[in-house]
Amino acid sequence: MTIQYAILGLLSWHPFSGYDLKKVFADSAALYWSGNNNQIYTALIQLHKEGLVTRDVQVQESLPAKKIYTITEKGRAALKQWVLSMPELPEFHNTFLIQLTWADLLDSRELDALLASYEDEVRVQLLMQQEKANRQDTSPARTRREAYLSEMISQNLISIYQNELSWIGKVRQGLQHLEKSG
Amino acid sequence: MTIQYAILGLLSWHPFSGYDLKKVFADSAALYWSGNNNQIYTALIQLHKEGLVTRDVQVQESLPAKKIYTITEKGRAALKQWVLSMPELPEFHNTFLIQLTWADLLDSRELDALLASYEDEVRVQLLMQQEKANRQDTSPARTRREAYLSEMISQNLISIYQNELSWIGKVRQGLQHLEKSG
DNA sequence: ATAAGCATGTAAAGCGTTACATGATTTG
DNA sequence: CAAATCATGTAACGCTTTACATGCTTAT
Repeated sequence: MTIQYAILGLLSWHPFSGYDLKKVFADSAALYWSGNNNQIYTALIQLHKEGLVTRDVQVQESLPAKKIYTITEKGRAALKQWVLSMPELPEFHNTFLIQLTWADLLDSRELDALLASYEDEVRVQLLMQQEKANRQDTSPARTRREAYLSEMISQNLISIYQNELSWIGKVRQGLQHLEKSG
Repeated sequence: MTIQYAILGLLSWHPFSGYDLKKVFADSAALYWSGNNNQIYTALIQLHKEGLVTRDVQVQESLPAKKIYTITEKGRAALKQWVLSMPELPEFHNTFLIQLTWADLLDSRELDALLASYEDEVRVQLLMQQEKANRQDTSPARTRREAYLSEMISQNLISIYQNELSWIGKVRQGLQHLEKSG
């Protein structure tokens, strides 16, 4: 449950309510969790129990009380320790590659249609990611280095999608060549 | 639970026991499940219940009975239908990017060490993948097209790791430049 | 002797998503 | 009038991993 550290990180920028955290998760691709109620609210309760955040309840008229969470010094220390910890390996789950493994069951028209629809999906994803990168994101970027890292992080996903598109192009071209010659 | 289709695909090559399927999952990166007992054996029972595979029990002396599963015509039809179905989007889960998001907490030596250890991990992964691609893999490749697809599938993961390495290189270089100029 | 390989299965726990539950206010 | 926004929380379900359970044989 690394999501706790992601939440701790967001709280290191400024205090958040659970509801606002949900929105951050919803439109971030790097923060790959769905950001559903169950995850966010239980994680916040857990962080509070561990003393890594404090909770400030703002009672509102005609709306449920808003609970604002603020990171503690202990929380900042835990965050830094986690950031320093050994990186995990990235996980690439691509069900399409598994489909392709048995795509020899298809005729050439079906196969090319399959590749084309995957290409479309990836292209949409790339455009969304590029658009998001153009809009200023939620991060503060007080230092030049922080701004640079933020830029490189969104570049990472973009380059993965571009790599994927160029791979698809190669595959489709190769298949057409096989068709003609074979 | 797409793992059922992956198993069905493997069985379309030739019959397998659960134990042998486990080994296939264990050394395949594209088949991204761990391939633990629970998944494999319950999936096989489920596939059998649905009539997509038949089971042949080979009693052995002084070893547990080996159960060999063979795909049925119904199973082949289900597999083809799945291969034709709309591709899912790939999922990239990279916890390291989340670490980097708050890496401005680190001094430049700590940050470069973090990047260096991630680079090492990715490089090892790439080498393993390249080595695996050189060894003949478990797939049969009866047609030229099947061989080509198989080649491109292992190329996909390799290109992702290469893309990742070139990204890390760019990040580290950019940070060194910031150090000198800033 | 100890570990690894052969071979199957179940149980428990963790993590994640969807759906349920409530209820006022604002926007289309 | 319906849908979205604000705001929190719980319940149920499903997938995945780890651990438990058994037990013989072969290699180090």
